[in-house]
Amino acid sequence: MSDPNVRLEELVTRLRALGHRLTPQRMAVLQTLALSDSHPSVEQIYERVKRDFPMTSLATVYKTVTLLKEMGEVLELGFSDDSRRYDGSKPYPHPHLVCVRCKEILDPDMPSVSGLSDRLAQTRGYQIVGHRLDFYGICPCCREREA
Amino acid sequence: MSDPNVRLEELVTRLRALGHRLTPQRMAVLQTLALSDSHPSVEQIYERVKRDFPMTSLATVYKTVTLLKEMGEVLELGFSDDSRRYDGSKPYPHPHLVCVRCKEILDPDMPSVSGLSDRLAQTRGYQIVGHRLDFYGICPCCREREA
DNA sequence: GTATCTGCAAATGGTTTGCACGCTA
DNA sequence: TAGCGTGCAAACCATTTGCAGATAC
Repeated sequence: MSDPNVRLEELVTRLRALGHRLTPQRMAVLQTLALSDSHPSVEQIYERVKRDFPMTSLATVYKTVTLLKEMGEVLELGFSDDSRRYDGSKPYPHPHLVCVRCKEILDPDMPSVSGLSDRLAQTRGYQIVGHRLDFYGICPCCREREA
Repeated sequence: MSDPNVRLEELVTRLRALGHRLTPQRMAVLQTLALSDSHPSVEQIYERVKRDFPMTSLATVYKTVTLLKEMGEVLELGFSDDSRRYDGSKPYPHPHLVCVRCKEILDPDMPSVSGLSDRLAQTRGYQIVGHRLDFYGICPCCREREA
């Protein structure tokens, strides 16, 4: 994992490079995304941002997250139950380990599957642009609670 | 790929085994799910079903798909753009190859990742209950069209 | 015969949008 | 000062739900 503060600087620089303005609300969203390792939801980002800027609106959080998503600086993880979580630290495809009970999301160390991507490109003629690998399970904490 | 008609029989049997009634509308949904290899959306299932039963409602299709999902007989694939596709042929985790242009979904032959599941169970203490592996790309057809 | 299923229409709820005002650069 | 960004509230829209009538078994 790279330094979260370095990542924050990077996000600020790239926003500015594209001519976007850096408002306090945006800065707070960037901080939450860059400094959190917990793959927050929009609602969670909103709650965190409101601590510093109580009059921030949910719509603004949505707009900022959407902007970052379009810039490719945030990875969106949509799930079957309609929930969406965001990763601003590593905005490129990587495996996730999801607890189906408490919804915690971890980034496990794991061999990459990019070799499989290459194989698909060859055998199917697809130009691969991304992938997603999720493991769903019950975390030790929830297993104990249920025992 | 197993025989779609065998799969259809299987679905019918399992529905009945749980005491559910087999209405014409349900039968048409089962057929669409079992006999299609194209991972249809609810809307697509609805269009197909209406050919045989024009007065079928969208709500009924939703209810039947939800029932099958709860029975574990249909795999739901939700995507970031809010679209959802369903697989009634192989309702267990398996890799998908998705064209980001035309939304076609294929089941590529591919080594399984269950070995990685086992490893996560050991290293992280998770009880793994499922996984998802998707590759996103541009299919040969769409690549040619764009060239 | 009766409990389940269907169709309709209304409700739901996360996300998006339109607009007038405010603030960054 | 020129626009971009914000906050508010309304709009959106796929999906779910409630209910009265229809139907599988």
